Amino acid sequence: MAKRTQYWLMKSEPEEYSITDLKRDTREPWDGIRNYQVRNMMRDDMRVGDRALFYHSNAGKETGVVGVMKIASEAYPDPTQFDPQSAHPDPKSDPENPRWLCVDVVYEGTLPRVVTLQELKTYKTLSAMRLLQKGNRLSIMPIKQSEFDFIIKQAGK
DNA sequence: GCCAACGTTGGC
DNA sequence: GCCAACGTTGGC
Repeated sequence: MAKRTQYWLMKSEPEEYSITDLKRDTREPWDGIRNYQVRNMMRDDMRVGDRALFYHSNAGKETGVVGVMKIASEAYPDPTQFDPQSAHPDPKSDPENPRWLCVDVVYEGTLPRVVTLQELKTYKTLSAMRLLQKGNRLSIMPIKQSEFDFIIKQAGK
């Protein structure tokens, strides 16, 4: 288990939930995760105080990194898995032993501009990022502090 | 809207 | 344990 601050990139489709929504809500459960790999990372590796880039996926030309947030809770059972009205109910999840977890995130800031996926691809510094690897489908992934810092720095240019 | 790349499910 | 069928993600 890591002790020092870790850095993440977290995807959301802006039509579902955008950085503007998080700015308004300030704090929000990052729910709806239905991927075991991602769940395990939230459970085993994420810690309160970790920082994350907010990434808009499936947003056409606006696809890219748009903001910064902080992890504000340990992983806990995602209530939406038991809600038939939610986008991703899971009837097979046992309330006694919930299958899916979420964490709370807190808004930190919106970048002065979108650092687009197209742009991210042009930086050699970032070429090892999982985000840029072909076939990557994780909606949350760890990134290096240097990558986190680099992207924020580019946003200011 | 298309489709490539993956993940999951379930029959055997 | 294999693998075909199916579902989802997400870039384009």
